[in-house]
Amino acid sequence: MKTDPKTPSDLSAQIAKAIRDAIIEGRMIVDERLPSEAELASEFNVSRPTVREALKRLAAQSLIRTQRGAFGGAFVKRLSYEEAYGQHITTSTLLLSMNAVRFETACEARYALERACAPMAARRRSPDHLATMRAEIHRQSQPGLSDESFCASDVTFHRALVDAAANPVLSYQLAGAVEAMQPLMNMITFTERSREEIVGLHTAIADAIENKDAAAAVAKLEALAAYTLSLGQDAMEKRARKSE
Amino acid sequence: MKTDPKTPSDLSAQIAKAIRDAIIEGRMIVDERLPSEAELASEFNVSRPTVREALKRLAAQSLIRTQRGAFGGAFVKRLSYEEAYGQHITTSTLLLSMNAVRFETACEARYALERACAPMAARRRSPDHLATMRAEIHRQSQPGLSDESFCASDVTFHRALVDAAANPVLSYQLAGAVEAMQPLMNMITFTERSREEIVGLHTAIADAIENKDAAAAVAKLEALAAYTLSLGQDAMEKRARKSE
DNA sequence: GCGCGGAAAATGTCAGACAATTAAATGTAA
DNA sequence: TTACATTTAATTGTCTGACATTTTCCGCGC
Repeated sequence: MKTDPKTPSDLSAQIAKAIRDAIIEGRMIVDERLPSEAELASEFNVSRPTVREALKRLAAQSLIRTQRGAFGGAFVKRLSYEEAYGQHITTSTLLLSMNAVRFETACEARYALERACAPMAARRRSPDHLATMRAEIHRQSQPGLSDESFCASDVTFHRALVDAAANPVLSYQLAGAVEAMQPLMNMITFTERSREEIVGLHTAIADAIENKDAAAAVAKLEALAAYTLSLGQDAMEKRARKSE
Repeated sequence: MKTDPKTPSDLSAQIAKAIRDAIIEGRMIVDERLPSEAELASEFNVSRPTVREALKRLAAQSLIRTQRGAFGGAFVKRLSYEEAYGQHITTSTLLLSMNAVRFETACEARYALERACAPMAARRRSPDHLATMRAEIHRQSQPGLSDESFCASDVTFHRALVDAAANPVLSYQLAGAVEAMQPLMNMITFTERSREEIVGLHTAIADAIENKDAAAAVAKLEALAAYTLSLGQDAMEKRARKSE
């Protein structure tokens, strides 16, 4: 009989879980110092290297930070938005690339979520976000831009759109959806014609957001979703034919 | 001068980053075996414990799995939806609890995203998802249910709603938003009156989804969002007064 | 009062050893 | 020949002990 998956045979995993639970359940607060490695070792009846492996696991999840020197040690870390973004994006990207997620599925999810932001973005957009969107549109119009740079600019544009909703939790949740699409988008070859189309839609979206016209923004996002989908399907088809 | 943040002074962090990048960039594919700990140690010119710390970091992110015994070792792991869910939920929950996110902000984000799912859920809902929603509604109507159980059932109901959209990427993205709200919701005391109201809205949502009436589903979700917001604000106010 | 240097405490790293586990190879008997 | 038991080798898991490095604190001399 296999033991409960909640109690892995790895000592370092067990210890990491115990500490992680303490942090999640609020038994340890931000900036609180954990016992030293030696103390933890004797507390859990294991050796110091084992404790260290557990601490490294927690550090990998940004749950703790460590500080060397006297009165150093491991401290519960305040999870910053920035780090949470990074972790979320990494996980999302890997999830998509390792599970053969269809372009359609990822595209549908991304634009559905983005459309949810549009009305709020229209209400609250700041000059800053508008400026970023306009700047990226301009970049996308430059001839000679590589497909990869075009995609990167596309991501920046859409993140500005999301950030314009002025809800950091929303931005965090959307970051994964938008960024993780990039590898899939990178498979597309953007012709001059398709760039023109996309830039046109981006401009329409920026205009709608500037005019606080939520309905128009949503409509244009829908059009962009449909167009992106068709581009992606073309690209996937070509890849399939080529690999035959 | 501090060194580039991309090259931390921690050897184990550096090594973890090198391997992580190889996986993310596709230089190592799923189920590929990493060199043994001893080989990695000599490759990176560090000791085995240091390599092990690096591997534990990767294991914490579900990037690798390890297997003991002959022909065992560390293997690139296919990131499953289940694990990605778990990581996303953990990160989201901590982000909210550690950054004093306002109830309004989290609530707004959650319901905005859920509304985005509603039309797709209405189109694609399966009998299974409908049954789950109905079952949770029934549970929520039971008298004597604790506030915590009520919240847990609420989460299950909403996850069924999201899953009904039949887009696993969307489900993954939403999992964080829905689950991370639970600790905040748990601060609310649900009176008999408010439970009645919520159950009524849940029923209306389930009905709308069953009838494939996207507009009605969105409208009812909006009403639920507004009501939840008012409940939350009341609860926050009470807490504030109490702590004075 | 102020700077300076050493002591102390903690993490970071290393080396070597042994235990535990597992798959493959080998041997053995029906 | 095949099926089964045994050995063996490779690899991770864990421990012990040591030293290096970093950082703070405290006392000392000026």
